[in-house]
Amino acid sequence: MAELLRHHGINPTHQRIEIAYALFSRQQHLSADRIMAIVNTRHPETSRATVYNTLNLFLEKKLVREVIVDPNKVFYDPNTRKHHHFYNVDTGRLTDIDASNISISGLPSLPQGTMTEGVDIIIRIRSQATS
Amino acid sequence: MAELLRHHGINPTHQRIEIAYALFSRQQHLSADRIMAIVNTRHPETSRATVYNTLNLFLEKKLVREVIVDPNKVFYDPNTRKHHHFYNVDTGRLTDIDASNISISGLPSLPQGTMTEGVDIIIRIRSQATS
DNA sequence: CAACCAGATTAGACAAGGTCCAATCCTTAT
DNA sequence: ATAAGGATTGGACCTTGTCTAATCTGGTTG
Repeated sequence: MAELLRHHGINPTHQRIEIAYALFSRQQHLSADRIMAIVNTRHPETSRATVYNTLNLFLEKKLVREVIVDPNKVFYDPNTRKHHHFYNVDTGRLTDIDASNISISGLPSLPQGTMTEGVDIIIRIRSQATS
Repeated sequence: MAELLRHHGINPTHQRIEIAYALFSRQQHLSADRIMAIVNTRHPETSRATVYNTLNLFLEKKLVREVIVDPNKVFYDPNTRKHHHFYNVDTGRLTDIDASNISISGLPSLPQGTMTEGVDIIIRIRSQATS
Protein backbone atom coordinates (compact mmCIF):
# COMPACT_ATOMS: atom_id res chain seq x y z
CA MET A 1 0.00 0.00 0.00
CA ALA A 2 2.79 2.37 0.98
CA GLU A 3 4.46 1.36 -2.24
CA LEU A 4 1.40 2.30 -4.26
CA LEU A 5 1.37 5.71 -2.68
CA ARG A 6 5.04 6.29 -3.28
CA HIS A 7 4.62 5.29 -6.90
CA HIS A 8 2.20 8.17 -7.25
CA GLY A 9 4.51 10.61 -5.54
CA ILE A 10 2.62 10.57 -2.28
CA ASN A 11 4.37 10.56 1.05
CA PRO A 12 2.88 7.51 2.76
CA THR A 13 1.76 8.46 6.24
CA HIS A 14 -0.35 6.40 8.62
CA GLN A 15 -3.55 8.21 7.80
CA ARG A 16 -2.99 8.14 4.07
CA ILE A 17 -2.33 4.45 4.14
CA GLU A 18 -5.49 3.85 6.14
CA ILE A 19 -7.56 5.86 3.71
CA ALA A 20 -6.02 4.25 0.67
CA TYR A 21 -6.59 0.87 2.25
CA ALA A 22 -10.25 1.62 2.86
CA LEU A 23 -10.71 2.37 -0.81
CA PHE A 24 -8.51 -0.26 -2.40
CA SER A 25 -9.15 -3.27 -0.21
CA ARG A 26 -12.85 -3.24 -0.87
CA GLN A 27 -13.08 -2.10 -4.49
CA GLN A 28 -15.98 0.21 -3.86
CA HIS A 29 -17.22 3.69 -4.44
CA LEU A 30 -17.15 5.47 -1.13
CA SER A 31 -18.15 8.92 -0.02
CA ALA A 32 -15.91 10.99 2.21
CA ASP A 33 -18.04 10.42 5.28
CA ARG A 34 -18.12 6.66 4.72
CA ILE A 35 -14.37 6.68 4.43
CA MET A 36 -14.00 8.64 7.62
CA ALA A 37 -16.32 6.22 9.38
CA ILE A 38 -14.40 3.20 8.09
CA VAL A 39 -11.02 4.61 8.98
CA ASN A 40 -12.14 5.54 12.45
CA THR A 41 -13.79 2.25 13.38
CA ARG A 42 -10.26 1.06 13.84
CA HIS A 43 -8.53 2.86 16.66
CA PRO A 44 -6.66 5.95 15.59
CA GLU A 45 -8.98 8.88 15.09
CA THR A 46 -8.45 10.66 11.83
CA SER A 47 -9.83 14.14 11.44
CA ARG A 48 -12.25 15.27 8.82
CA ALA A 49 -9.75 17.76 7.46
CA THR A 50 -7.25 15.01 6.90
CA VAL A 51 -9.75 12.84 5.11
CA TYR A 52 -10.58 15.64 2.73
CA ASN A 53 -6.98 16.72 2.34
CA THR A 54 -5.98 13.20 1.54
CA LEU A 55 -8.78 12.52 -0.90
CA ASN A 56 -8.02 15.72 -2.75
CA LEU A 57 -4.38 14.77 -2.83
CA PHE A 58 -5.26 11.34 -4.21
CA LEU A 59 -7.41 12.99 -6.84
CA GLU A 60 -4.66 15.34 -7.87
CA LYS A 61 -2.18 12.51 -8.10
CA LYS A 62 -4.69 10.48 -10.12
CA LEU A 63 -4.80 7.67 -7.65
CA VAL A 64 -8.58 7.84 -7.51
CA ARG A 65 -11.34 9.44 -9.52
CA GLU A 66 -14.37 11.29 -8.35
CA VAL A 67 -17.83 10.30 -9.43
CA ILE A 68 -20.49 12.94 -9.42
CA VAL A 69 -23.94 11.42 -9.57
CA ASP A 70 -25.60 12.40 -6.36
CA PRO A 71 -26.42 16.04 -5.73
CA ASN A 72 -25.10 15.97 -2.23
CA LYS A 73 -22.07 13.82 -2.06
CA VAL A 74 -19.07 12.95 -4.12
CA PHE A 75 -18.00 9.34 -4.50
CA TYR A 76 -14.36 8.35 -4.72
CA ASP A 77 -13.53 5.59 -7.11
CA PRO A 78 -10.35 3.52 -6.74
CA ASN A 79 -10.77 2.27 -10.30
CA THR A 80 -8.90 4.63 -12.63
CA ARG A 81 -9.21 2.63 -15.81
CA LYS A 82 -11.64 4.05 -18.36
CA HIS A 83 -15.08 3.06 -17.28
CA HIS A 84 -18.61 4.26 -16.75
CA HIS A 85 -21.29 3.64 -14.17
CA PHE A 86 -24.67 2.29 -13.36
CA TYR A 87 -26.17 4.35 -10.59
CA ASN A 88 -29.06 2.89 -8.71
CA VAL A 89 -31.04 5.91 -7.62
CA ASP A 90 -32.96 3.90 -5.06
CA THR A 91 -30.07 2.31 -3.25
CA GLY A 92 -27.33 4.80 -4.11
CA ARG A 93 -25.19 1.92 -5.32
CA LEU A 94 -22.64 2.48 -8.09
CA THR A 95 -21.52 -0.31 -10.41
CA ASP A 96 -18.68 -0.10 -12.89
CA ILE A 97 -19.12 -0.56 -16.62
CA ASP A 98 -15.92 -1.34 -18.41
CA ALA A 99 -15.40 1.14 -21.22
CA SER A 100 -13.35 -1.02 -23.53
CA ASN A 101 -16.33 -2.41 -25.44
CA ILE A 102 -18.26 0.80 -25.59
CA SER A 103 -18.42 3.23 -28.42
CA ILE A 104 -20.52 6.29 -28.88
CA SER A 105 -21.42 7.52 -32.33
CA GLY A 106 -23.07 10.66 -33.54
CA LEU A 107 -21.42 13.06 -31.17
CA PRO A 108 -21.07 16.60 -32.45
CA SER A 109 -17.63 18.18 -32.54
CA LEU A 110 -16.36 20.02 -29.51
CA PRO A 111 -17.17 23.68 -29.06
CA GLN A 112 -14.53 26.05 -30.49
CA GLY A 113 -11.44 26.43 -28.39
CA THR A 114 -12.05 23.50 -26.11
CA MET A 115 -10.54 20.10 -25.58
CA THR A 116 -11.90 16.93 -24.07
CA GLU A 117 -11.18 16.28 -20.45
CA GLY A 118 -13.20 13.10 -20.11
CA VAL A 119 -16.44 11.39 -21.01
CA ASP A 120 -18.78 10.07 -18.38
CA ILE A 121 -21.74 7.86 -19.08
CA ILE A 122 -24.09 7.40 -16.20
CA ILE A 123 -26.94 4.98 -16.53
CA ARG A 124 -29.43 5.73 -13.85
CA ILE A 125 -31.37 2.66 -12.86
CA ARG A 126 -34.12 1.86 -10.41
CA SER A 127 -34.89 -1.28 -8.53
CA GLN A 128 -37.63 -3.02 -10.47
CA ALA A 129 -41.17 -2.40 -9.29
CA THR A 130 -42.22 -5.59 -7.50
CA SER A 131 -45.96 -5.19 -8.07
CA MET B 1 -46.53 30.42 -19.02
CA ALA B 2 -49.42 29.82 -16.64
CA GLU B 3 -50.84 27.53 -19.25
CA LEU B 4 -47.64 25.52 -19.36
CA LEU B 5 -47.75 25.07 -15.63
CA ARG B 6 -51.38 24.01 -15.65
CA HIS B 7 -50.66 21.50 -18.36
CA HIS B 8 -48.26 19.84 -15.98
CA GLY B 9 -50.71 19.85 -13.14
CA ILE B 10 -49.09 22.75 -11.36
CA ASN B 11 -51.11 25.46 -9.73
CA PRO B 12 -49.72 28.62 -11.34
CA THR B 13 -48.91 31.14 -8.65
CA HIS B 14 -46.96 34.36 -9.05
CA GLN B 15 -43.72 32.94 -7.78
CA ARG B 16 -43.99 29.77 -9.80
CA ILE B 17 -44.61 31.75 -12.94
CA GLU B 18 -41.61 33.96 -12.25
CA ILE B 19 -39.38 30.96 -11.70
CA ALA B 20 -40.65 29.14 -14.75
CA TYR B 21 -40.17 32.30 -16.75
CA ALA B 22 -36.58 32.66 -15.60
CA LEU B 23 -35.84 29.17 -16.87
CA PHE B 24 -37.86 29.07 -20.05
CA SER B 25 -37.35 32.55 -21.43
CA ARG B 26 -33.61 32.22 -21.56
CA GLN B 27 -33.07 28.56 -22.47
CA GLN B 28 -30.28 28.04 -20.01
CA HIS B 29 -29.06 25.79 -17.28
CA LEU B 30 -29.42 27.65 -14.04
CA SER B 31 -28.57 26.84 -10.48
CA ALA B 32 -30.99 27.50 -7.67
CA ASP B 33 -29.11 30.51 -6.44
CA ARG B 34 -28.94 32.04 -9.92
CA ILE B 35 -32.66 31.55 -10.26
CA MET B 36 -33.29 33.19 -6.93
CA ALA B 37 -31.11 36.11 -7.94
CA ILE B 38 -32.87 36.51 -11.27
CA VAL B 39 -36.33 36.29 -9.80
CA ASN B 40 -35.48 38.81 -7.13
CA THR B 41 -33.86 41.44 -9.32
CA ARG B 42 -37.41 42.27 -10.26
CA HIS B 43 -39.33 43.62 -7.32
CA PRO B 44 -41.17 40.94 -5.38
CA GLU B 45 -38.88 39.09 -3.05
CA THR B 46 -39.19 35.37 -3.30
CA SER B 47 -37.83 33.28 -0.47
CA ARG B 48 -35.21 30.62 -0.78
CA ALA B 49 -37.63 28.01 0.51
CA THR B 50 -40.06 28.82 -2.25
CA VAL B 51 -37.41 28.61 -4.92
CA TYR B 52 -36.41 25.16 -3.74
CA ASN B 53 -39.99 24.03 -3.21
CA THR B 54 -40.87 25.16 -6.68
CA LEU B 55 -37.87 23.62 -8.38
CA ASN B 56 -38.52 20.33 -6.68
CA LEU B 57 -42.13 20.52 -7.72
CA PHE B 58 -41.11 21.22 -11.32
CA LEU B 59 -38.78 18.26 -11.20
CA GLU B 60 -41.44 15.98 -9.86
CA LYS B 61 -43.87 17.12 -12.53
CA LYS B 62 -41.19 16.64 -15.18
CA LEU B 63 -41.24 20.23 -16.27
CA VAL B 64 -37.50 20.49 -15.86
CA ARG B 65 -34.61 18.09 -15.41
CA GLU B 66 -31.74 18.29 -13.03
CA VAL B 67 -28.18 18.10 -14.25
CA ILE B 68 -25.61 16.84 -11.81
CA VAL B 69 -22.12 17.68 -12.98
CA ASP B 70 -20.72 19.98 -10.35
CA PRO B 71 -20.10 18.62 -6.88
CA ASN B 72 -21.63 21.61 -5.21
CA LYS B 73 -24.60 22.73 -7.15
CA VAL B 74 -27.40 21.28 -9.15
CA PHE B 75 -28.37 22.80 -12.46
CA TYR B 76 -31.96 22.91 -13.61
CA ASP B 77 -32.56 22.31 -17.29
CA PRO B 78 -35.70 23.52 -19.02
CA ASN B 79 -34.99 21.22 -21.95
CA THR B 80 -36.72 17.91 -21.29
CA ARG B 81 -36.13 16.31 -24.65
CA LYS B 82 -33.56 13.54 -24.64
CA HIS B 83 -30.17 15.17 -24.71
CA HIS B 84 -26.74 15.15 -23.19
CA HIS B 85 -24.22 17.77 -22.16
CA PHE B 86 -20.88 19.33 -22.67
CA TYR B 87 -19.64 20.65 -19.37
CA ASN B 88 -16.83 23.15 -19.43
CA VAL B 89 -15.02 22.55 -16.18
CA ASP B 90 -13.23 25.89 -16.42
CA THR B 91 -16.22 28.11 -17.00
CA GLY B 92 -18.95 25.97 -15.52
CA ARG B 93 -20.93 26.35 -18.74
CA LEU B 94 -23.28 23.61 -19.89
CA THR B 95 -24.17 23.07 -23.54
CA ASP B 96 -26.82 20.73 -24.85
CA ILE B 97 -26.09 17.84 -27.16
CA ASP B 98 -29.13 16.59 -28.96
CA ALA B 99 -29.51 12.86 -28.39
CA SER B 100 -31.33 11.96 -31.57
CA ASN B 101 -28.18 11.21 -33.56
CA ILE B 102 -26.33 9.49 -30.79
CA SER B 103 -26.08 5.80 -30.20
CA ILE B 104 -24.06 3.88 -27.71
CA SER B 105 -22.98 0.35 -28.41
CA GLY B 106 -21.39 -2.26 -26.27
CA LEU B 107 -23.29 -1.59 -23.09
CA PRO B 108 -23.71 -4.57 -20.80
CA SER B 109 -27.19 -5.58 -19.75
CA LEU B 110 -28.74 -4.04 -16.68
CA PRO B 111 -28.11 -5.55 -13.28
CA GLN B 112 -30.74 -8.10 -12.20
CA GLY B 113 -33.98 -6.63 -11.00
CA THR B 114 -33.42 -3.13 -12.24
CA MET B 115 -34.82 -0.94 -14.96
CA THR B 116 -33.42 2.07 -16.76
CA GLU B 117 -34.33 5.45 -15.45
CA GLY B 118 -32.22 7.47 -17.83
CA VAL B 119 -28.87 7.71 -19.54
CA ASP B 120 -26.65 10.73 -19.11
CA ILE B 121 -23.57 11.41 -21.15
CA ILE B 122 -21.41 14.20 -19.85
CA ILE B 123 -18.47 15.32 -21.90
CA ARG B 124 -16.19 17.30 -19.68
CA ILE B 125 -14.24 19.85 -21.65
CA ARG B 126 -11.63 22.45 -20.86
CA SER B 127 -10.90 25.74 -22.50
CA GLN B 128 -7.96 25.10 -24.81
CA ALA B 129 -4.57 25.96 -23.42
CA THR B 130 -3.53 29.20 -25.15
CA SER B 131 0.19 28.61 -24.86
C1' DC C 1 21.40 11.29 20.92
C1' DA C 2 19.45 15.90 20.51
C1' DA C 3 17.72 19.48 17.81
C1' DC C 4 15.72 20.98 13.81
C1' DC C 5 12.65 21.45 9.98
C1' DA C 6 9.36 20.52 6.58
C1' DG C 7 5.53 18.48 5.97
C1' DA C 8 1.23 16.33 7.93
C1' DT C 9 -2.44 16.48 11.04
C1' DT C 10 -5.74 18.58 13.98
C1' DA C 11 -9.77 21.16 16.08
C1' DG C 12 -12.72 24.27 15.35
C1' DA C 13 -14.66 28.15 12.88
C1' DC C 14 -16.65 29.01 8.72
C1' DA C 15 -19.38 28.96 4.12
C1' DA C 16 -22.71 27.28 0.85
C1' DG C 17 -26.37 24.40 -0.62
C1' DG C 18 -30.39 22.62 0.69
C1' DT C 19 -34.31 21.03 3.99
C1' DC C 20 -37.72 21.58 7.65
C1' DC C 21 -41.06 23.76 10.35
C1' DA C 22 -44.52 26.47 12.27
C1' DA C 23 -46.72 30.74 11.34
C1' DT C 24 -48.73 33.69 8.02
C1' DC C 25 -50.75 34.81 3.70
C1' DC C 26 -53.56 34.09 -0.56
C1' DT C 27 -57.22 32.17 -3.37
C1' DT C 28 -61.04 30.33 -4.40
C1' DA C 29 -65.56 28.36 -3.63
C1' DT C 30 -69.31 28.67 -1.19
C1' DA D 1 -67.96 37.72 3.70
C1' DT D 2 -65.81 33.62 5.28
C1' DA D 3 -63.71 29.27 5.86
C1' DA D 4 -60.44 25.95 4.09
C1' DG D 5 -56.64 24.54 1.62
C1' DG D 6 -52.74 25.38 -0.49
C1' DA D 7 -48.60 28.46 -1.05
C1' DT D 8 -45.18 31.25 0.90
C1' DT D 9 -42.13 32.87 4.37
C1' DG D 10 -38.23 33.48 7.74
C1' DG D 11 -35.40 31.33 10.29
C1' DA D 12 -33.38 27.48 12.47
C1' DC D 13 -31.03 23.63 11.18
C1' DC D 14 -28.12 19.95 8.83
C1' DT D 15 -24.51 18.32 5.84
C1' DT D 16 -20.69 18.62 2.90
C1' DG D 17 -16.63 20.66 2.34
C1' DT D 18 -12.86 24.39 3.08
C1' DC D 19 -9.74 27.31 5.78
C1' DT D 20 -6.60 28.57 9.31
C1' DA D 21 -3.50 28.69 12.83
C1' DA D 22 -1.51 25.73 16.07
C1' DT D 23 0.46 21.40 17.10
C1' DC D 24 2.56 17.09 16.07
C1' DT D 25 5.69 13.77 13.52
C1' DG D 26 9.43 11.69 11.78
C1' DG D 27 13.45 11.84 9.13
C1' DT D 28 17.89 14.26 8.70
C1' DT D 29 21.76 16.41 10.38
C1' DG D 30 25.50 17.58 13.63
